[in-house]
Amino acid sequence: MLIQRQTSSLRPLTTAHLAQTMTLLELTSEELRAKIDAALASNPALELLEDPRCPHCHRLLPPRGPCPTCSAPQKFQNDEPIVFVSPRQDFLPPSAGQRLTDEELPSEEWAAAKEDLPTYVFRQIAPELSVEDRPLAAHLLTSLDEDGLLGVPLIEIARYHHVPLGRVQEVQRLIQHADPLGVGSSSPQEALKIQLEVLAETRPIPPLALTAVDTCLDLLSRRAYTELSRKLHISTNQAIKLAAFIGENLNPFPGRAHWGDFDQAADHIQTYQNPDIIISELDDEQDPRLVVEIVSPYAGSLRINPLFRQAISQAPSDKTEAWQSEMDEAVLLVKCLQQRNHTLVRLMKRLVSLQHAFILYGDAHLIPITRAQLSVELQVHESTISRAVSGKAVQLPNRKIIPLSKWFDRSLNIRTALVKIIAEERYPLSDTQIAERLEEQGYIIARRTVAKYRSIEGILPARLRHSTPVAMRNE
DNA sequence: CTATGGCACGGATT
DNA sequence: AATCCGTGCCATAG
Repeated sequence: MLIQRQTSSLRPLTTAHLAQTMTLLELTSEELRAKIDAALASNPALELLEDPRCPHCHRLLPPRGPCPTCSAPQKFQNDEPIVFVSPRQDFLPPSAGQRLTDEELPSEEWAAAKEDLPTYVFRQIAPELSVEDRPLAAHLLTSLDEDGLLGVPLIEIARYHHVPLGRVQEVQRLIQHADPLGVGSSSPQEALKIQLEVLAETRPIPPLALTAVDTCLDLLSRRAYTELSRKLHISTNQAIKLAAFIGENLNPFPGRAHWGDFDQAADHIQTYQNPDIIISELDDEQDPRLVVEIVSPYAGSLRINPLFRQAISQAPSDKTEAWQSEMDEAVLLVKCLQQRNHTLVRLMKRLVSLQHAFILYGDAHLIPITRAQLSVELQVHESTISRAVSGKAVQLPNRKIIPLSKWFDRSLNIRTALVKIIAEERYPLSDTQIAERLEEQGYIIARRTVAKYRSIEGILPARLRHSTPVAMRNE
């Protein structure tokens, strides 16, 4: 209804309007910024009124974080997440005409840190960095090689900045736990160990994996399985499986692949994605609430230049046609933008309250939902949801950045339940037995599917899962 | 004979 | 219309 009224006001453009709304919807914040920048540059009818104030309550916004006034609990109904379009700039790369307002960061360091990977990591850890540690982080991050490993010794950095080694190590640790897991490590081993550590928190890992990467990395990379098995006192078969697990789940060169995974090289540039949506916890006394920010590429309001609007009536007759079309285009863009924001807000509001548990407590609590279901609830076309979801990245309160599409993973919750069962098993359970256990928990899936999930999670079949903490055979 | 992985089919999803 | 996912059937390994 609202949509119709809007479209009817600009008669001949209805279809164009819809088409553009859709294309805007599937753009990420970054792409949107590029689009708006281009429009601003080429279309004199558009004007950006920069305004560091909250678009809702018009109070001045803090440099980062939600609007303090709008997030005041009483303004929102209970247990609804707070969702709004945020003009936060710190997650977007600087673009023409707009400067990052981050004064704390030494400018040369920032200039050097402009590469994709370093910036990407820096954004993640920035909130946890103290101001004094920022130069350290910048130094570390700019010293990464193309594999995402640290090329220079920590000691050197410590000396350069005249700080104790421990400080540098702390910062390094922070970096290593940022998104390309293990990035900023001094060696492949170190990167692998970090990845294992983190992996171990969520799923069972083969007992010898740690020892293997620690001491036998050369064997692993040479695929010298027999030698490996001898060194670890396990069968060759197990060695092969172990190597497979490591190969599938770990990456000694964190800089290379990202969530886009195996397809490296190709789109190296786009692989590091900034969040389009940021979810944080309003760590507020009695009423913890989720705050959802939809990152907007501009601060202030994009609008029709009033001067242009006036000028159009007195346009020279040969130009009037052209001006009018520019005008229409500008109006269209603005409307579409509002439409996009509106849709996104509605979508996220619903989605966040639905997946509340998932956001806070992890994969196991993901409620399987399809885009189609959501589309009927929100009364929009399925493809609208699809477009809105595709390509977007969300930052969760735990600072992990995940693709929004993960929220629609039909089997994730079952898979984590499965992982848990296996982690807690007293003896290796066969797939059939696992299926039964899952059924007890209310997950009814076929035995065959258990096998599939297992392999997705990189878990060995029962026979090869013999707990081998103590190997008896010796050389 | 049991446990698993491969292939392929149908239905849902995008 | 193209793709993904769960599942059944069958071959194979142990």
